Amino acid sequence: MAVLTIAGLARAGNVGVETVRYYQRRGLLQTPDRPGGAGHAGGVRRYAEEDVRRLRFIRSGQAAGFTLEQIAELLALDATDDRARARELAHERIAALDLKIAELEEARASLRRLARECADGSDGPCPILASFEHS
Amino acid sequence: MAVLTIAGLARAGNVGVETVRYYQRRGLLQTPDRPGGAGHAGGVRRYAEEDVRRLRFIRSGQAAGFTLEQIAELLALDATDDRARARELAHERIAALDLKIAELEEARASLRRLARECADGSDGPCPILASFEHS
DNA sequence: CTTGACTCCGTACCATGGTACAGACCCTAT
DNA sequence: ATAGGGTCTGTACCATGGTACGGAGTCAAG
Repeated sequence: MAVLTIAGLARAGNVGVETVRYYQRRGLLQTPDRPGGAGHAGGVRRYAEEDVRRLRFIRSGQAAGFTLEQIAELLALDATDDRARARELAHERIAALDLKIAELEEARASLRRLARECADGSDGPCPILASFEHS
Repeated sequence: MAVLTIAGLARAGNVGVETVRYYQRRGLLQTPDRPGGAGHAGGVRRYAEEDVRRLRFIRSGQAAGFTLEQIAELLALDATDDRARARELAHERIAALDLKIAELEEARASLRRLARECADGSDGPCPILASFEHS
């Protein structure tokens, strides 16, 4: 079950150690107790698969355009089983993604036009400013 | 030829006045001279179509994922006619857009899966955490 | 039983892209 | 000529998502 130190967790999630700590501060990841009996100064915290899953979920959520705050809500929701709210967040984000994807595809088309019209051998101006002028 | 005040320019570009000033500070937009003869304290700056075009270009560039710094370079390039560099920037950005679009489409698929599996009447857990677990 | 790597904790700093004043000034309509 | 809006300048502040440190503690290998 792979018991990791913070560096191992960070590696598994493909982030830096400081980023893991940041997510802990933000409440997105738990901060496990330090081991060692009472009164003892305590050793090093250990992390398990569950933490790796949560960390990867955070990264996926970011890729989907959720803010860390929204991701925190999703993680909380995962425990409470509020299906309506979960679907609401999902649908909102899907709509936003549809918009964003369309926007990026438009931008890509503009850039392709720019690259073509600005080819090395072509004459006339290289229409950088003009290349986006239809959107 | 539509001579605008800064508020008119901002409106035409669908941004706030403070944003226009910010772009001026960053060197993305020029700051025209204040009118009025020498020695005179000067009136209000005026903006023309050209400025509207530049402002709109900045917004399009941002939509395409360029940073303001890169947009500044593109605007500078527009004057220097360095076609090779312009194409290089365009191709870089197209590649980045391809990646980003694919990523967003994947995220959208995950969210659709989440929304479906988390439908109101369905039984079993609402797999928020699991919904991204394949990417 | 020391050395070197890693952890812990707090706090400070960073980049990006704005946004918000305050206190002058200016311009136009009444 | 005066009131109201918009402008100008400088400087300060903001949100987001990290990144960097210093100084102390801990741990495993040689």
